[in-house]
Amino acid sequence: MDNSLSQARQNFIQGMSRISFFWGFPKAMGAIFGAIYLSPGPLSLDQLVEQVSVSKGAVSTNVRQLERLGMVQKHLRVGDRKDYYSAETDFWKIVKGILREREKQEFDIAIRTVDLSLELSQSAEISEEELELAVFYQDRLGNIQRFFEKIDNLVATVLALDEFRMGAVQKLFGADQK
Amino acid sequence: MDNSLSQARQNFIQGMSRISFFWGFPKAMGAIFGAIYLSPGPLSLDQLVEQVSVSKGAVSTNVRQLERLGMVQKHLRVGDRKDYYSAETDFWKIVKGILREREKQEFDIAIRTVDLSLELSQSAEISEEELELAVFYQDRLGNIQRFFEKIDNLVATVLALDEFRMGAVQKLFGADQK
DNA sequence: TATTATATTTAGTTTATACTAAACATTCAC
DNA sequence: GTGAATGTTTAGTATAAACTAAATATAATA
Repeated sequence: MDNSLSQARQNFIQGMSRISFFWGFPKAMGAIFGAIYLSPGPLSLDQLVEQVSVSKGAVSTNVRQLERLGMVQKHLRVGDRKDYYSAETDFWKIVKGILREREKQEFDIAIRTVDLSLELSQSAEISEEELELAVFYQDRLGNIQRFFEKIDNLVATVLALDEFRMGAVQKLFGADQK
Repeated sequence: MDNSLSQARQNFIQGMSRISFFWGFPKAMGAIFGAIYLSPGPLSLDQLVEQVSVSKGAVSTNVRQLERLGMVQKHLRVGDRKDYYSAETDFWKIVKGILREREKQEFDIAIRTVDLSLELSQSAEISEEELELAVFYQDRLGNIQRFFEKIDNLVATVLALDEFRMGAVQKLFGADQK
């Protein structure tokens, strides 16, 4: 079938592929989420293989990753050995999940790296003639350190926001005007 | 030389490499920015080749990309054919530059894709028995459309913020507490 | 226990991307 | 104009990531 609904679905799946890739995830992962998101009922692994034409192995690993990020939920049915997957529809929740799972960790590494460099540039063993350079390093590294801390704080704040306050923030940004 | 200042620099450059890669840019690009950022004076292309041990061609293209994103500035000196590069130190400005240059464009594509799928699922040619599915699609696609619009609005708002209001937003997020 | 249905893991392949080395282009000095 | 210094482009290479196909594991049922 290639009616307009099917076109709508295919176009959407392609779009999700692209977004997934842009954010550093496998393209197939986005496609799989797209398929699950546009399905009225939970989908089995084999149904996904069919819908996105990707091997079973790839669907298996990608769907697991999606579950880990809180983007899909696995459902087990009694008297049925298949796993079924349905999509999380609350995208703010998804964003939080990804921030928590991936970004936060990477930010922490970044912060620790800058901290270390800053410590090294404050070392007691710095010779007379390098002192000026050391002060310069401290200045620059302090500057980026403050920036990273602000980002980190921002992420932590978003993560801590509940649904209610999330709405308030959106309003503040003018996001609800449309 | 392998004193503590040199270690600080090497560690920082490595860290910037990693961050660059994480955000979907070449590793060398981050390394190059790191080297420029920790240099008291502007660096020439050849100096960069030496500092980050990457070929001239690669430095050339990466440094151009950095300039395009507003992360470094090119300086020309009279009576000197070399180009010299210095780093932008205002990271909020950099974030804005990247949002404008890369993210915004990608968001627009995402929005257009969802719009198209939504239109297709509202097509007049949808048969009786597919109507229920069409309504479902419209619901789901409408949901993600609203989300994307909010994100888009948020990005647009950040881009429009001047330094003064940027400070206010940071304060709001508790970012200035540390 | 054997069989079947399913999911996961593994070994190998494909593909995309960023890199290197070298050719080329440009600009300046003489 | 020729030669030297610099930056850019290109052709080819290396590498990492994600995919496929197939083997393996797991669980359920008869």
